[in-house]
Amino acid sequence: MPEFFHDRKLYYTPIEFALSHIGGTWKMPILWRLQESVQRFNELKKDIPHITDKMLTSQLRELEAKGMINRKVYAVVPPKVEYSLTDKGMQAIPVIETIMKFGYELIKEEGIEFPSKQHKNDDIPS
Amino acid sequence: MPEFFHDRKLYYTPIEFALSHIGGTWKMPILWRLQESVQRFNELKKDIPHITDKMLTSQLRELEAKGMINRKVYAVVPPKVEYSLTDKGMQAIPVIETIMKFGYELIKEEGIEFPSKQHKNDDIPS
DNA sequence: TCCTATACTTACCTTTTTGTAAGTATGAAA
DNA sequence: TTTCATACTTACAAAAAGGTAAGTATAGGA
Repeated sequence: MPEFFHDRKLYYTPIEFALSHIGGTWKMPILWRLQESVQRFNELKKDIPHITDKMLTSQLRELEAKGMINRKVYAVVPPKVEYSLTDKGMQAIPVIETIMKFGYELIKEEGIEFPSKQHKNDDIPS
Repeated sequence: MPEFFHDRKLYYTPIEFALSHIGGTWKMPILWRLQESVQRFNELKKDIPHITDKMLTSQLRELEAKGMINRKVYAVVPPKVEYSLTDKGMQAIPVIETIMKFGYELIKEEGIEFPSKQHKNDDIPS
């Protein structure tokens, strides 16, 4: 596999380069949320459990820097900022879907059970 | 997205779970090498530029622990150990391929050039 | 005057991942 | 007796990633 420099960093493989765009704990969950529609900071925050303000901001900034998302600021108070996928970001969606499906397969094969939130009566399984 | 515990670790998403199997700098390059045939430690080492003994060992161990590869030891001196993909490991191959292709697309779109090793005359492009 | 909402920023710290350099065991061959 | 090959292990260090807790600006409303 080839290696190359980009933005002062050495990448060993195209895989590494791809993961610099969508890797880490939060980038894929964020991009995944944006595929449906434009989202505001707080909407993403509510949608993505456990993410902190700091991580959400930093990951949004990195995604923007890599051209995966757009950031649109409205000059209002309180602030309003909308995030949306760029074409490049949209290219990532099927990749993320593949990884997600693989994750679900693995979970299934491990026999891992996680609480389904399909119904309200979580504590009274049928 | 659901969250769940497995092996004393909390996973927030299936994506995170998938990446625990194939994520990091070295796991995908290793699995990719094994798709063609069984490989020995030193063969992998020669094939994967920049990987150190330590990282190769630790990643092979983790892949084994997750059931992605088999480790076969021959009782000879000097040692001989062969690594091969399990069925689970094979399931990862198309996923890795998708990520790799995405990486190549991104590289192309960025206009990044890397030295092709197709021909010997690297310094005399036709 | 104080509180609220929104989208952040900042300082500090912990954990995880990766890297560096050196050493180990063994039997066969020189 | 020394060297060689193979597949590691170990101690230590550096870098990257992630987390905690607190603070900021602003205008409108109570």
